Amino acid sequence: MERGTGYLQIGEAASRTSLTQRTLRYYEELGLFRPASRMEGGFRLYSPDDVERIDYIKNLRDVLGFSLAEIKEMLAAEDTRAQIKRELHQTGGLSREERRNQLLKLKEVAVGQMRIVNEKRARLKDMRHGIQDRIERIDTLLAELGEMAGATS
Amino acid sequence: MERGTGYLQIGEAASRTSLTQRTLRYYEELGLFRPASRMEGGFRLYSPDDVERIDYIKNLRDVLGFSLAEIKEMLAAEDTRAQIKRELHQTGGLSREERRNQLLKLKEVAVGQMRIVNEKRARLKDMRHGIQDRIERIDTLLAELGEMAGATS
DNA sequence: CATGAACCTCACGTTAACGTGAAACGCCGG
DNA sequence: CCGGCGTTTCACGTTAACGTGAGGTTCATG
Repeated sequence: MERGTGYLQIGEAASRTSLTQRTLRYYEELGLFRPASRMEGGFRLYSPDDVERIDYIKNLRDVLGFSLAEIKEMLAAEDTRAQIKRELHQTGGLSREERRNQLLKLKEVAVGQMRIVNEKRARLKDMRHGIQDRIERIDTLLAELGEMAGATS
Repeated sequence: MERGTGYLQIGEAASRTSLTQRTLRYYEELGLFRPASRMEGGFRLYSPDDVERIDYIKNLRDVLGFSLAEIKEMLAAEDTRAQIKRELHQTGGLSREERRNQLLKLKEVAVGQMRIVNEKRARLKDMRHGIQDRIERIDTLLAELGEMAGATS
């Protein structure tokens, strides 16, 4: 039984995300997420946040069609944002200029993603129509076939 | 200059579809479309319909994320529908039962595509929100940075 | 403490989807 | 009729994204 912590071993994490264990290890190797924490003996443990991030990666891959390399860049940018947020009110670290530039770059990434999403939605809309038309044409043919019942023997 | 026919050689066809010549030949080799017609000396000629079909293939690949193998199956089913339509009122060929079964199978394919399209649209919608939130959070951080102007030197 | 299931790390294999020449041939303007 | 650019067919190369053992370790349970 699971402990109350909500942490998962790789087997459960894999089946929850519908990925394989190999894929999870591969993504970790590529640096798509910070190496999962480990148990005493070396077994990986995935936090709920880890699982959520993995789902996000899956979406970027399957829905938006990004390569893992592209995803890595985006996530790195995302992590930079979180980093900046944490450090925002501390002195030290980066200068305001540097922070601003990073944030602007980050916004570019997000806006780019939004653009891609919108394009994809538009093309999906077109395809919906095309498919709907095809279904109707098929139904028409089926109806015609039905009306022919008893005709040519 | 192009002849009035609207037929294109592979170079033009490639740039119109934003694919490479190699990719067009590869798709033909895989049987994604009927071998393009040829000029006397063997140069391929693409009709407007060919180009349209190639665009359709691109959409299935890029927007819906199907593999070329899956696309081939779908298109084969599509072609079957057209075939059935042409033969519908002729005697000979397939029996009503066979035609009906093919049409039903075909409809399944189309309905399956529709399902995928809808799923993808839903997930895109979710991502839109996520991205929008991120953009707003970035803007917030940018604003905070702005307000800090002059503070810590 | 034994045992079986789940996990670990290599490391090589596989597949799809093309890329990249090489060598030859076709097309067309001068 | 010739020069150059576009096109042809092999055929091997490449890359991303994993799959698939092998051989060993760890965890939980009786």
